Amino acid sequence: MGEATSKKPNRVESLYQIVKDMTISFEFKPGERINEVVLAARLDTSRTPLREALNRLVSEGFLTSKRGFGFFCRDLKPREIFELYQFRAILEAAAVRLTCELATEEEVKELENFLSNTGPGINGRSSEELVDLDEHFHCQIMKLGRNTEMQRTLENINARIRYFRWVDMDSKRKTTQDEHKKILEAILERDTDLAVDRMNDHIQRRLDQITVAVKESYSRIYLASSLEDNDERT
Amino acid sequence: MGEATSKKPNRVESLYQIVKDMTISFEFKPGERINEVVLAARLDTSRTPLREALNRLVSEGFLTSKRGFGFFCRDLKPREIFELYQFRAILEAAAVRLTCELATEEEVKELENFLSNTGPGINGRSSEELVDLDEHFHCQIMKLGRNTEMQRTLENINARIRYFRWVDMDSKRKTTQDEHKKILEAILERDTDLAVDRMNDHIQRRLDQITVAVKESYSRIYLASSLEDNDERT
DNA sequence: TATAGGTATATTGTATACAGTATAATGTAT
DNA sequence: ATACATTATACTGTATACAATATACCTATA
Repeated sequence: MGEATSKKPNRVESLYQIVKDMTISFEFKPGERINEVVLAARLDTSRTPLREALNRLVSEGFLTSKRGFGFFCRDLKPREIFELYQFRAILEAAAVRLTCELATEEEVKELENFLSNTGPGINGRSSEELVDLDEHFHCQIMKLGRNTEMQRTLENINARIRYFRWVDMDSKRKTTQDEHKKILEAILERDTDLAVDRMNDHIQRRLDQITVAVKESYSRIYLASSLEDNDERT
Repeated sequence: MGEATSKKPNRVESLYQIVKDMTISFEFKPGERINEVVLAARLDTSRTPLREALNRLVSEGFLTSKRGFGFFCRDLKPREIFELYQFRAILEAAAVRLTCELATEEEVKELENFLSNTGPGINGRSSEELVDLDEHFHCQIMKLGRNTEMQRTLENINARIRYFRWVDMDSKRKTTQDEHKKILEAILERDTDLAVDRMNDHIQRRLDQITVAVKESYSRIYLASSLEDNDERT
């Protein structure tokens, strides 16, 4: 009965989570080489469990590895971001179809409540929060579809493109909210085809803006990291 | 200019591949605990790179890990197999849609040739070979869809359910061939909706038989491994 | 000054060592 | 003989050690 819960959390697991968060928030620049010794010291551990975590992140597409050179932050090219968005669209369309067929009345009502509660007062929220809310809505639909494997994949994809979703969020917050409501309406009426169509449109609209968004995002990332560099040199 | 190509292959990578193949062919029984010392010795390496490979396989759903107990061969429950099949169906439907829209005439022709060449003389082939051919046809369609991320996911899923596809292959070889031809016809005519429908039907037919197939498969696995056990005791 | 070569340093890849924990074996009491 | 407690063994989780290789630095030369 010493600390918190007697079940102590897996070291590799927690390192995995920490480094994953670091890549999501672009604490590593795209393509940047990861120094294991430095990172291990910073995370107060040794290279062995750290490397195990890094290997997991390679499998999940957050990092790459090259024999003799170690691990690198993944450098997503516009083409790859397009593919991830496309994949996401397909998953979400499938999810909404499954939800129409499988979700209980209560589950859908709950989702409706979530939309109402988070809908009105969006004015004071940051882009991060808005992306969180947006992502939560979509993930919830996937959950109602009752396929944990697809859920896992969608979460992986979302994590990998999260940064790029910030970009056009500011300008789109009202539209997003309306579109979410329309999708939910269709689900409530169990109109599968309509719900799928609306979901497709909803995501397609973003897909069209990706090329622009990606460029903006990259300039942000490089701006942010060059500022950091200046700090370090001071 | 010593061996093959001077670029020596990654150790972790090759261990990953070997152990992955072992799990696919059920050299570990479902749920079986993996002894790192024994396996490392058998693969002529140390535990460090082996554990890195095992961690990758955890991320990809081939193994599980439990703090203090190590790694285990994944034990797929019928529900999970159903989910993987369902996911596969969605991916393949999306793939055939993309193929209709994006594949060149030559690419489709090539696929037609493959079907013709592998079609007629199937009588002398083993289940393994038939599954390989079946999988190749489907993966090829995915490739023509030009989304490497979806390709990667489909390959992962296929690997995880490959064993279960053997089961009903013997009885279905003729049907499969015919259905493949019908799908290809629709692609050639660029009739997206028809192609998608046919693909869905094609996979759905399997999905319906899964419950039976899974039971058969598991008895096979346990039969095979109990025979091995007897051998060892002799 | 720019380039090339060679040496020193840093970093990765793998093996081994060691501590903590789970599992198996042994012995004891009922 | 069975159940329980105790000890011994095996195995995992993590740190460290060491060899091989890549990178950085420095010097010599054109």
